[in-house]
Amino acid sequence: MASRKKQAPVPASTNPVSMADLARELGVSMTTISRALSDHHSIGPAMKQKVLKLAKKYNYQPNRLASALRKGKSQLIGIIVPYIEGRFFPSVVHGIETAASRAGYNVIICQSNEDVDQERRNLDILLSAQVAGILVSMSRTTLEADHFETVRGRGLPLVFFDRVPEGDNVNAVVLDDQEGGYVSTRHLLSQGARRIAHLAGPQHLNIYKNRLQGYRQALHEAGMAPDEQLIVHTDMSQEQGAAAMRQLLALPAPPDAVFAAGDYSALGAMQEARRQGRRVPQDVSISGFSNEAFTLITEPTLTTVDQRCEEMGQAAVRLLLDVIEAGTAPFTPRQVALRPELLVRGSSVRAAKAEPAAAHLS
Amino acid sequence: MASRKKQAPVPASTNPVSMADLARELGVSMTTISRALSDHHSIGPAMKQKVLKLAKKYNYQPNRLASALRKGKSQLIGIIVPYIEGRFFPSVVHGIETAASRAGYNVIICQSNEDVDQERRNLDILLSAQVAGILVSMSRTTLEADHFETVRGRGLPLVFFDRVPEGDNVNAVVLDDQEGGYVSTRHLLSQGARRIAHLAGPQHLNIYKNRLQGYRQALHEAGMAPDEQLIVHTDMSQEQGAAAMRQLLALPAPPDAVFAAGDYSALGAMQEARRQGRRVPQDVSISGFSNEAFTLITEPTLTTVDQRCEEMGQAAVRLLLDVIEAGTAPFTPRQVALRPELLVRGSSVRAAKAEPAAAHLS
DNA sequence: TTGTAGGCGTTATCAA
DNA sequence: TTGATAACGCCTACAA
Repeated sequence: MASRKKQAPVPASTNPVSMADLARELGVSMTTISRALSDHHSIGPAMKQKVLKLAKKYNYQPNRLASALRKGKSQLIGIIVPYIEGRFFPSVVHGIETAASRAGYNVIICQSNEDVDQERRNLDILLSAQVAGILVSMSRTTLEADHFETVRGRGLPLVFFDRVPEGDNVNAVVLDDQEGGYVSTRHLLSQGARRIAHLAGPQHLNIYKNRLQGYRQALHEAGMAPDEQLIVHTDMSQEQGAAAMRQLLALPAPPDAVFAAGDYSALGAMQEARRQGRRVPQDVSISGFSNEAFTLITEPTLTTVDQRCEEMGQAAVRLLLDVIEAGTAPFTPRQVALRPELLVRGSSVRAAKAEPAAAHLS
Repeated sequence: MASRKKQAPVPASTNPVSMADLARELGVSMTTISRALSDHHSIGPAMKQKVLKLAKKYNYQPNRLASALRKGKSQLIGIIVPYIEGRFFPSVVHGIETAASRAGYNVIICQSNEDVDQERRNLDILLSAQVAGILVSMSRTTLEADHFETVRGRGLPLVFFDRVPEGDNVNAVVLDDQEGGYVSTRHLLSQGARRIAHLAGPQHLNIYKNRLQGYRQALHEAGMAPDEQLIVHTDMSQEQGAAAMRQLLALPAPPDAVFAAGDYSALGAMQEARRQGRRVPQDVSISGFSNEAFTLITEPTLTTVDQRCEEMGQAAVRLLLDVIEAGTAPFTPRQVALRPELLVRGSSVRAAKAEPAAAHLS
């Protein structure tokens, strides 16, 4: 549409200049060039300057393929995630890319689309690409972790994050979900709640099991017997959150607080509570999990738990680099559990500092 | 914590097996191996089967580094984005990765962090990595596109998306923002609105300029003179959206609809309107832009424009592959404009089919 | 149908 | 301090 500027007549495909070209031009050997460029010790400062100047002049770019082939190791880190969408994985990937590039690595990313076979193929591809290490968050359909053994067999550094296999013989970075459930519940207690319900997630997934566990632990420590009626299992959707709330409010003794294992179910619950004329947080306090973007714009804003996505990515890279640097030296698999951060917002803070309320304990 | 399963005593770093290994074992030449594996025509079916069987047995993985080095082209596509967060870029990357891997390519991803220098370094890295092509969404601080000339100079396929340089001598995929502004405004008109305000974004960014342009076009076609008082410039934040709404409602003749150039400012406007006792959409209709996740959970849900993130990624890959396949043949730069999708929701639909309202035209 | 040999660009080893 | 040379693993004329 706009002005046709001076357009190159033909995209005169310039060949990249190689070390051999520089060597020829300077009348020295390739070895010298290589040494100058890689800042080797046995090289004269004068020679080095000459080489660097010429390299700059011709805008020399090292061929990383050749280098990696020769050295047997690339500067690439492979990532396998179920998908790149929503809030969680993109943020983790963001953290990974940032930490990796700071350390001089680049990142090649694959999606498994929650499919084990795709995950297997991704592994093969990354092995073929001679990556220096692999970061994986397993697909939902990955029941056995045997395909990761071939990676191990190659002696290739491997670190799992978030969706990790059980056991302590793998490197893994996870969020401490139990702690998340624990601090959330303790917070609700501190606000004066005495009948705290829990909207649980699918219990075959560790994260939800652990959040429930933390909830139980907090109640136990507070000397409260858990009321199984107050634990409702959902698929974590907004709809089922609302349904669960309906069910809870219909109880003879309805809860005065709800800890949901996810933000969407928390949202559904909050909307349902208000629909039924309950005030949030005065009549019923609510807290969620994941720090979804929308939790800041609900009215009231939603108390939630931040999952430290970026930190998880960075921690995974750090661990991977440790393994890489260990080289062939024996490395004992390490597990890292990140401490979640409770974000206290409007949906759970009752006006009066609620300590005295402990009097009317159930 | 859990059971210590049978743990490999030493991670016996198995060397990857090469074509030479297979050749030795079978007593044939590497050429034969290569041909068998790459399904070359001049190879006996018996031989081929033998080779494939052995390859499977040893779990042979081709070394893509070596292959790429030899062929001068890798199966990698480089992406440079300002960052991997929020809704937009992750979705585009998702689309890119999906389309690329379907075509047998893998994706190496870099963030410029909105910094030209970082963008330059990223370009160098991707060139070094001998990628087959590059997809870029420019950083905010990229005022001149001269550093992309070196990529062109190398004859390396290059496609811009979303944040693209001006002019028609680059390959580019963008959303048709003007169309988005146009259909949004037409929709509000069709609902009976007669004084439509616009919350504009920073006008030095093309996307916002074009959305405003679409708004003007729709009004013009409807035979309405634009009222400059109804065009408020904001930084697209929720806060400024609310402030703008306050200002608009204080006018002698306040608007009966608002088209915001972004969802956050739309949200701010909607909240402010309700705070002042205006009903949405009856008293004032509202529509936003970007289809942020939260637009589905506001009350009422927010009418908005979807930016076709994934399609953008796929279109960018398709265009890139076209350029790659053209090889050295001359390729005329191509620009693709994706048609946005208006998502009509509660914030803009007035109960009665509003055509008759045209009577009380201002 | 199969084999031989050279080279892609870099780095490591050895000798000068 | 520098240079010659041989790999790294794969591909592809060309020859048999």
